[in-house]
Amino acid sequence: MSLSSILELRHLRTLMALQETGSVSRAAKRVHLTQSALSHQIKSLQEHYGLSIVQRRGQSVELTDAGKHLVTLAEKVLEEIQATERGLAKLSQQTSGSLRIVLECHTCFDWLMPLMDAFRQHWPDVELDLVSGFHSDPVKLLEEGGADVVIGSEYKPRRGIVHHPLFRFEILAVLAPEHPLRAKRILHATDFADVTLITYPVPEDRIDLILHVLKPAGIHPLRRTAELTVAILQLVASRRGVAALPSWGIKNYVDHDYVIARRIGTQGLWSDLYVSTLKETASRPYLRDFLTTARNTCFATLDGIIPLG
Amino acid sequence: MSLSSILELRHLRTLMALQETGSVSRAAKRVHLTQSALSHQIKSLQEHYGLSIVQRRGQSVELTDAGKHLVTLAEKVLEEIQATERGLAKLSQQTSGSLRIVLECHTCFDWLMPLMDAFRQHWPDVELDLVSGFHSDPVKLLEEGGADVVIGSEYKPRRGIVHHPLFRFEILAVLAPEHPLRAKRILHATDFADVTLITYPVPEDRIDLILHVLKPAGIHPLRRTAELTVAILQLVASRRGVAALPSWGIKNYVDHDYVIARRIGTQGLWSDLYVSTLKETASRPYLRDFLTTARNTCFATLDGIIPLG
DNA sequence: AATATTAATGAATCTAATTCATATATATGT
DNA sequence: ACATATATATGAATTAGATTCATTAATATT
Repeated sequence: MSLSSILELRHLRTLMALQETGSVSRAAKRVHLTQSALSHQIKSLQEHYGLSIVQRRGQSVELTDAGKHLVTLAEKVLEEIQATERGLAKLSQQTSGSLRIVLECHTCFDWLMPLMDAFRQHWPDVELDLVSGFHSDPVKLLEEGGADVVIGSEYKPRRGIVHHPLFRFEILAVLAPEHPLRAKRILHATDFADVTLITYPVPEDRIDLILHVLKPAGIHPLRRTAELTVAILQLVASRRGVAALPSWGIKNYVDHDYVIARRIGTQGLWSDLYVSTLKETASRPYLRDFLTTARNTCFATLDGIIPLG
Repeated sequence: MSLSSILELRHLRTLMALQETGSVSRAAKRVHLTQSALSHQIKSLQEHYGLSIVQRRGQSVELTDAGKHLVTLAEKVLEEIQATERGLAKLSQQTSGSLRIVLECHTCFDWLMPLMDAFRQHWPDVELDLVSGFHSDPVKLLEEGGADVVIGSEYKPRRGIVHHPLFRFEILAVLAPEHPLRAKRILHATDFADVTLITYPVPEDRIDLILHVLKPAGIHPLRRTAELTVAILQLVASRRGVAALPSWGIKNYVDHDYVIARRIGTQGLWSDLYVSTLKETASRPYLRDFLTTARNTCFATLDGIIPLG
């Protein structure tokens, strides 16, 4: 236990990630460090305060009372810092501009709406909009000046474009509780041969299940579309077909036994989400704030998502 | 301007020191770093936010609006951290004990009283006391178990004792505004030959002016004592003699032209203040808290004091 | 003008945070 | 129960980046 405090913001960021992920390795990804680095950080904090901060609970790890105190501190402090940094952005006059968002992933409306509300409060002078309609090459819209931000899963390096990684998530098959396939723990391409696939109204090459699982296996199920996630789930529940949706998008419905979810393929079907912008847009303070807030709310709200390098 | 925040607590501590001292070099001493280190810190912050944080004002330096924002943040955040660390100390049960203070420096009552009030609030279970009376060897009291803390200016290394440096301050001669010596900018030993010296009621070897200036010059002025700083200043103002007191102890009276102050010797007469404890006491959380709070309040409240290595 | 004090800056150094490599502990599957 | 996979812990090696050193530039003092 040394005399002057060794605590730094890095520790607070780590502690928050630890609470959100419940695991040292996942937290490490979240803050872009190795598991070892976090273990060392935790150890040094524990030695400094003469208290244990985490408690091993079998496979994973849990915060002690002391750890919770520090997390409470972290939440307060990091929030205050963000607010101050917004204030600094105001001072540097880089406080206005436009943020027109193209959303490739329909389910993302779930978390984007509250985020946009919060953002509007913090940056009243930024023109915030959702660009509606379907776009075959949304990133092109950035170059053409038709949009400022694309939230999508395509990650092609392009000159002048920056892809900010958001998170990785699993896409699960969604079935009615009484569906014949309920018996299987894991579904494979062949299981989809005789079902109707319920999707958002987008082309086939935008649907990961079709693109990466069914098409390679030569399987082409019937398709039926719906605009909203709830609508899709209603169709699934009333046995009109099966769907493939992000695990976090269906969690509530699964928890209430409205539908059931199954893994697709032994490894599962995963998808990555990026926020793409023009290089010049990336340096604007409000874009930086949008990104960190997006990451924070996603990791705090959505279950089962994984940080992305 | 990089994407993720580089801000760390070290920057906030620096910014606070900068505001309190109004100079990079003094702030550097305050946080135990070099002037160069702080210059680099400031530079990197400025580059990160694309804003200037300090503004050179001739010899010294002044915070910009942006800097003030960050200082406001710093005050809040560092206070919250201290509070959390007190909470952690509670958890580790190291929250009770005794803190009996021996005060070698009479003027220190000025800042010690409010400090003790604050401390009592934070550590209700610590028995807080002032050990009264004169003690020829106060540090011995620590070893004998008669006290826990000595606030004094003696710095003899002793086995089992830790001297925590507090600050360095200047001792000024205090005169009535009409005193004949007012004409001199700087007073020397000989100037004290024909005056009455007004001091606290302590032995000669506890009075820096006598010990380091007058005695070596073979000058032994008349002496008259008073218990309280105000009483001494009253005697000085009513021309019963001159006194030698810490610059911060007389600031208010000088500012209101109640008395005038003069430097003693070309270099000035300086004294160092230490908080001495037993080694084992030093590791107690409440002692650490007492120390940092003492430093903070002193540097925030008292003018003209200098950090000590 | 000369001297002293303070801040800024590039290069060198050095501290300490991170990674690497590995061991240990816990869980999962057959 | 044993092998396998997954997590965390830890000592040593590495590395990033913070600090110092040495110097220059700027401002103030005599």
